[in-house]
Amino acid sequence: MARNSTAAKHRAENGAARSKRETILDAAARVFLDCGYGDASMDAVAREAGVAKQTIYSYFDGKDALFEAIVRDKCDQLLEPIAMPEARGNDPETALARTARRFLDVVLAPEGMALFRALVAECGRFPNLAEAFYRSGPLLAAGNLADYLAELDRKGILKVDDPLRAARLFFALLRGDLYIRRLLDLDSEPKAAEVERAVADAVRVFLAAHARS
Amino acid sequence: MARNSTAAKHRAENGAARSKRETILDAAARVFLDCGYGDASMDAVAREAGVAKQTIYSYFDGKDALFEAIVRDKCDQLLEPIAMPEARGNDPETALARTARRFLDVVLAPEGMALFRALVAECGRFPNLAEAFYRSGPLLAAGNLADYLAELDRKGILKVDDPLRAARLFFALLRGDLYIRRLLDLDSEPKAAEVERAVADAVRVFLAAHARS
DNA sequence: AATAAACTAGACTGGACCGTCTAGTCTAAT
DNA sequence: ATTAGACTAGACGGTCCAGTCTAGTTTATT
Repeated sequence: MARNSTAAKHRAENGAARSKRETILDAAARVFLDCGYGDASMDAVAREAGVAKQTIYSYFDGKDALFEAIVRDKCDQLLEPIAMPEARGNDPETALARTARRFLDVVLAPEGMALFRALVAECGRFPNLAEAFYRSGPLLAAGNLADYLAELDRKGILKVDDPLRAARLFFALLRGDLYIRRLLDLDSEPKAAEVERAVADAVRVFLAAHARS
Repeated sequence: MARNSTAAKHRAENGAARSKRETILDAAARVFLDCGYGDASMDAVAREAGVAKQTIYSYFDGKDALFEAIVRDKCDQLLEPIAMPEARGNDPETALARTARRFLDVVLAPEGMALFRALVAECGRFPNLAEAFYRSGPLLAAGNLADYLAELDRKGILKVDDPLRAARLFFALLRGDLYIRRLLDLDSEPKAAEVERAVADAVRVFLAAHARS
């Protein structure tokens, strides 16, 4: 632990260190998200990173800490496009479709699926990680959409009584059956046309349910 | 393996054997679904079943086979109520709500969640299990509902262009945000009132989307 | 050039666990 | 009572792995 802090601190200001730390983080992400926490070995991470095992332990406290680090890292970088609110035109169909596309592109991609699978598998061991993921992903996305839906309701364009519930339902529609099949690894990443169909379906149903009058 | 068949066959006709095999199966289900495949140990299963480890190996070929057996077992027994088509009155709202309630009661229950979590975690190791689960669960349920929706469409009660897609969307609506939160173990089993609200939301949105005229 | 810290390669410890084996007990049928 | 097969308790070999340790090499700063 003394060694940890010396190594980490010394290299923290140095540019090369960032790159080494990130080399480890990237390799760890590949290994962990590929094999899952249990089947990933620290030796495999070291090999993948092209680094001695000891070096990993000088940057991270252990397997748990490394896993936490890569998950939080991936959360931030994957969920960033989802977290950002969509440009809000007054045409709900276009705005919803854009939000939907961005959402599906992220969550159905191999990395998004692998992250979620790892979290589901290890939610017992790392409950705080699951919570953090949920907050920075699905919850934030629903919150943003809810704001937009509330605006549409105020303007009388749609009828949305409970914006947050409605937003959640929209994302649920969006995941549809595809998400289950992807979770079980029964499908590979869907083609753009499939995504487009899912988006269109969700938008159509959602708008029908919240039409004015 | 010689011992396997002798033990299994001899006890197959004997009533006591069924009970012993099932004792092991039950214990294994508890251990595997609780810890996950990787963290479950054969010793723990033996302890839980109150049985010698050798006895397990006389009924099952190994850890993999035991896991497969308990998963297929649980699939059959858990998904049975989902697989059965709902009594089809001509009142779509009631029929949909009943189907929905039955579905959520099963999939949101601790056992249903644990089974699905285990399958998601191990879908790489046991792809055929994931496939079998999907077919005997979500796919069958959607197929049954699709038949009913097609009937409603023929009778002019609802407008359903693609019954199977519509059925899948209905179940997607139903899972909603609750399912994600349950997968990540952020919520415990929902109270009846919560389920009822989810059912009502899904039915309302679905009917709005498929209203005649 | 000297020195200190970072890094590497690989050996090693301790523990977990799968699957097998041994030795002995219990049960039931002949 | 004898005998065969089911079962138990526990030891054991082999493997894998997290985390530590050693010894030697590289890098960078002074």
